[in-house]
Amino acid sequence: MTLKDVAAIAGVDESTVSRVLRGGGKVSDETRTRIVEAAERLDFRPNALAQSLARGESKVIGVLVEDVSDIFSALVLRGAESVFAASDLATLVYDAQESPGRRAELIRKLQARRVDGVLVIGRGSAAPYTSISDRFQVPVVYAFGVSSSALDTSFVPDDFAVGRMAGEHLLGLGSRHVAHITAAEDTGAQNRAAGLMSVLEAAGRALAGRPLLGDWSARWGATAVGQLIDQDTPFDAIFCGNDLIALGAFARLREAGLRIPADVAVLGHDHFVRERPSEESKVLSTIDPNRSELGARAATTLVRAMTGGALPQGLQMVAPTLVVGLTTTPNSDAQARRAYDLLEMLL
Amino acid sequence: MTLKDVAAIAGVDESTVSRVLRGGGKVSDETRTRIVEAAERLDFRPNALAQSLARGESKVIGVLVEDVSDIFSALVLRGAESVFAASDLATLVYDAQESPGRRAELIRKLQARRVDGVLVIGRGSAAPYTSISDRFQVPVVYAFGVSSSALDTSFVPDDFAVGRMAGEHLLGLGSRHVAHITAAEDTGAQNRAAGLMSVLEAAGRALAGRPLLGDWSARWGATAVGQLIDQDTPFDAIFCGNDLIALGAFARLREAGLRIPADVAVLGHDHFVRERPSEESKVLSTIDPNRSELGARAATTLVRAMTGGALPQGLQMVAPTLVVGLTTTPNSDAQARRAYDLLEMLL
DNA sequence: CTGAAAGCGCTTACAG
DNA sequence: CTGAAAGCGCTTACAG
Repeated sequence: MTLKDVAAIAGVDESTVSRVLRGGGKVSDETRTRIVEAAERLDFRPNALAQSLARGESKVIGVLVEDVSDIFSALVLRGAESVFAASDLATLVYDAQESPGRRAELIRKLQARRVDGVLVIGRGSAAPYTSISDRFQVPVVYAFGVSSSALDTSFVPDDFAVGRMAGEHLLGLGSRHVAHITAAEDTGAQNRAAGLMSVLEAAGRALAGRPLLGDWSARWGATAVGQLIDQDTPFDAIFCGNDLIALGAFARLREAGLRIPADVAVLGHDHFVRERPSEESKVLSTIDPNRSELGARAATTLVRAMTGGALPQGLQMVAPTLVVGLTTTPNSDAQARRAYDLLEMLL
Repeated sequence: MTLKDVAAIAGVDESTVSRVLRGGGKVSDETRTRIVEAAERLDFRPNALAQSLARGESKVIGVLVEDVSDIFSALVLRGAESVFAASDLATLVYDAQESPGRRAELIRKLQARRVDGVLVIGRGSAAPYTSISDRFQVPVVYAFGVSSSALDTSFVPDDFAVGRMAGEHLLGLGSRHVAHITAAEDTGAQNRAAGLMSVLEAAGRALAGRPLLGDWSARWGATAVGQLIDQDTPFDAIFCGNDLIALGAFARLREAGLRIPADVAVLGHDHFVRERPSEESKVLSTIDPNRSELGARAATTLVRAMTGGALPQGLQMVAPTLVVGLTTTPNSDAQARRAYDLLEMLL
């Protein structure tokens, strides 16, 4: 099934068919309809490979991801793919499996495939991603990971804004002693802490104790709450670095007989636990870093650059969204009791 | 950077360069080295698009997925991609976003791209996936979802084997009254239940009560355990349809003062909660349906079919793996106490 | 408005 | 062993 077949049926030259199907050129309405009908009759689908070769553009984006099965990376990918598909671009996905060797190999494959643009999906705020932009003559955009080169375009969650948002929300609730439980050695975590601090300071308040630095587990959330209690640190709100920590903190607070949020408000981060829409009310309050949107924005920027637009240099921040649940909503005892049943918290 | 450039430098014809680079043909060692050197000097990468056109094969696999950001689908994708990459095949990913309209559109795109094979990643054991095999002249394989046509090749977790494995493991522990908590209206869940029953029957035992059918939440796990207790159903082991249910069941059992596994052994399914390797021992026992392996096997079969192999018809079952944790390991009190701390279970 | 021709960058019989 | 030629299925100036 080729242009030639359609041309034969319509009784015209291949070039005319091409013109019509690509939507351009001066062609009489009569021959146009004849051609369109023939194409439809044959269910003709132009060979994208041949088109790419002839036009010098593949209409393919290469996506280099460190681990597609990482849930956050998959969210970024989904956001990006949907933008690419809408721009009639195909998405070639290569998983580097976090191996430098594979990464190098995949770069060569992307080059051979003549991709029109490259999207790198990193590993969040782990170490910077060694820039690969100079290996390509097409635009490269980094998402959910920071390129090692400041000249590159890297889309990342606005962690500082997350921290600010947390602080504002908790202070808005009337909290006076906000504690912070998070993990160490992570740029994102540090930025969130800084954002939180900036809001507290501006309001003339200090953090309850020092930031408690552990790992990303629920267990650490619980342990940290235990520390706050043991040390008699006064606190009436906790901003947790992720939702797991928040769940652990929540459990430990309940164990200690504290009411949430009456005694202590709890706010997480990640929007990892997607509660069912059927639930009457969301339980855990959290901040969503909008990872799918991040992927979509990175993709949009890449597409724009491919059509002549300039790439904005440096970090591109994606704003977070507050997802309010019962853990930061003053509520009736009955409502709280129902919602906070130990089992509920597990979702 | 084309064949012509390499040929000019090496002082030979393009066709000779092509022969050498593709690794075949009788070429003198001397010219061969000359060509290889020239290619390396130019860092020549043959245009895959041109190769595809000339050879009539794209070396591209089209992957149609219902939702890439679904964690299970992402695992399947990862397994498949790694096989494709190893076979020097590129992976084109299209997300149908669970919309029939988009699905139809994407099929046309895959056709236009002249993919050499299609892998459909479904939504587990939800409704069958309407077969799209007759829309392609290249092999189509379904993974993590069953095609509506029995003539197609569909790779699915062997849920019956999961049930059997659960039964054998629990009976092996000496359990005499195995309960089953799972969700309704799901073929996979039904098969797991059937597998469990078959083992119990063969051992001359009956299920403790009827299968408890709810949803996939931890809350349901807890509620169901409450029902077992309230109804005075004797039970000393529970096989849960997924890990969330198992967590909820676990919490409720602890609340009731029951020892795990001394009084009640708990076994989950999914291997959803990946505990850190650094933990001395895994807490929750579970059964892993091996979704990445499923993706890899589906991919391997597809690749084989593309090179002339026959496609096996019907359901292809992927065997599960037992992941033993403390919830089914008879252990010392000290060990159990440490491991079963309420917080641990959240991990 | 339409056709003939050249070209995109490879591959692969076919000669020699 | 190596080169010249035709072809893969399109696109796009260039004529007319």
